[in-house]
Amino acid sequence: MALYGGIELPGKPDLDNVRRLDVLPIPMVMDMMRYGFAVDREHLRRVGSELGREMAELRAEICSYIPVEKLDEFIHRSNLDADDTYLPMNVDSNVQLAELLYRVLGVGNGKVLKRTKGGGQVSTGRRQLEQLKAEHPVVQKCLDYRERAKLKNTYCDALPELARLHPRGGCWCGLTHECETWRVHTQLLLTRTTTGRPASKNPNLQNISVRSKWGAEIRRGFVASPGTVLVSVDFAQIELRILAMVSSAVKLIETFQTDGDPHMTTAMEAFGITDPDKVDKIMHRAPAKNVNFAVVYGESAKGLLEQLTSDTYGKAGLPVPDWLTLEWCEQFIAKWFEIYPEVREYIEKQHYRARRYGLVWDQVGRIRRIPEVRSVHNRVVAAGLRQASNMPIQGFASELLKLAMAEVHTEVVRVVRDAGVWCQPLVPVHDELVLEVDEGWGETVMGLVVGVFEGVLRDKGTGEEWEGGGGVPVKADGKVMGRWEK
DNA sequence: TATCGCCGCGCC
DNA sequence: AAACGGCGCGGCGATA
Repeated sequence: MALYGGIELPGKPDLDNVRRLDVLPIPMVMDMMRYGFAVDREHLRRVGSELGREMAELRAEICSYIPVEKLDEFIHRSNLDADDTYLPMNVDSNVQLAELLYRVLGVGNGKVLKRTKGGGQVSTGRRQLEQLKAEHPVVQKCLDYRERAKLKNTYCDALPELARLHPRGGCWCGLTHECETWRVHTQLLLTRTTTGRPASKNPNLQNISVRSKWGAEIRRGFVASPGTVLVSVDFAQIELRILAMVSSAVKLIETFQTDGDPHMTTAMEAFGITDPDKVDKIMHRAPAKNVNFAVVYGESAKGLLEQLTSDTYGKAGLPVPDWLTLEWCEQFIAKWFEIYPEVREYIEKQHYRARRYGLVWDQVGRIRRIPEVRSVHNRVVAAGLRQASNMPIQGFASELLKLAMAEVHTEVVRVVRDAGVWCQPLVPVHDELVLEVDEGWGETVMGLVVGVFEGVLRDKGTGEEWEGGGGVPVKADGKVMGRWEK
């Protein structure tokens, strides 16, 4: 069946479709790189100085936990902090932090401490610290410091250096602007990843913070140019929808066909709840949502346990429920596969392909070689098999965004520009597209882009939905805003 | 001083 | 032994 741009679905693992999909988004991608994303340097400067104040406080507090008699073991390092005040240790050094926590303060005594992958040092990662924060008040300080340091270093200090001034009357990118704005010009890479996703660098605009309070504040530093608004459109639950398509999981398809919430469905099925009002967000929906996402990646019970304790409960500042054990996670995952048994068949099919052919492919025929399956190390084989089941999902999702980008470029951006309206795509974020649009046209363009996204699997000739989709509708959400926020 | 591997972590 | 897929980036510490 012919789809937009001559893409045929499902594609065989030859390269015709793939070549098209590597090429189709190029006009839009060039536009994005050339035009850049406006940043509010004053906003980032203000956030940065606040973060800097909090960091200095946290640094001092952390150092104050060094016992007096141990001070000389640290002080010889002559660590100098940003304010030219001497501190006994460098809190940014994981080596020194591990020494303080585990050797000097004895945090985690008697526990088997996780070690890092490469060098085998005792880990000071967030996952580890979350487990230990009840033992000593310094641990939470370290977590708070880390969050602030990451944001300040990356976005308040480094990123503005990448922003270039675009003065009135023209600039190096060849475009004229009506007023002075600072813009960052990301580089988008279309052939970098093994799954088909575009990658972004210098700066990476695909991992701008948003979740935490401070993270959201950072993202607000990305703004629409004067006289314009930001339009953001994203596919709703696209990877789960694709999982439903490729596995034909009945319960999953049913949920999407009735416009239901898949996390809610999983929760109700797994816990045997019939009344939606009885689904508790923390106790039922959170673990259900976690498994819904993680099963695509091949997550283990141990992984689920860590995810839930560290992120869902730990990072959210919620108490970890006592029923949350490794056994509980094992049973929950088992229950998940009872609800969606077709998914197990899908996973096994990808494993078979990886072992039989040494490669897997997604619905457009993009291939990923999985040489790991020939390894003599079970760990390596297992990692390869996880990649094998994940790639067709992540890959196909990325193809849909690229297809949508191409159509937005020709059917929306060009058309709207021809009508004399400012319309500039800024960045793709895996399942989302951000554009800058004349402020009077935000809602209109948003609607058009949502339409393109939702019709991405529709044959442009006949209007028929792709039969390989198993009746799963593609849905998209749109937003109009003055600053980039969730 | 420049470079590299490691660690940790932001996003989807 | 490891246990979650795909990325890029900043700081540290070792090395050249």
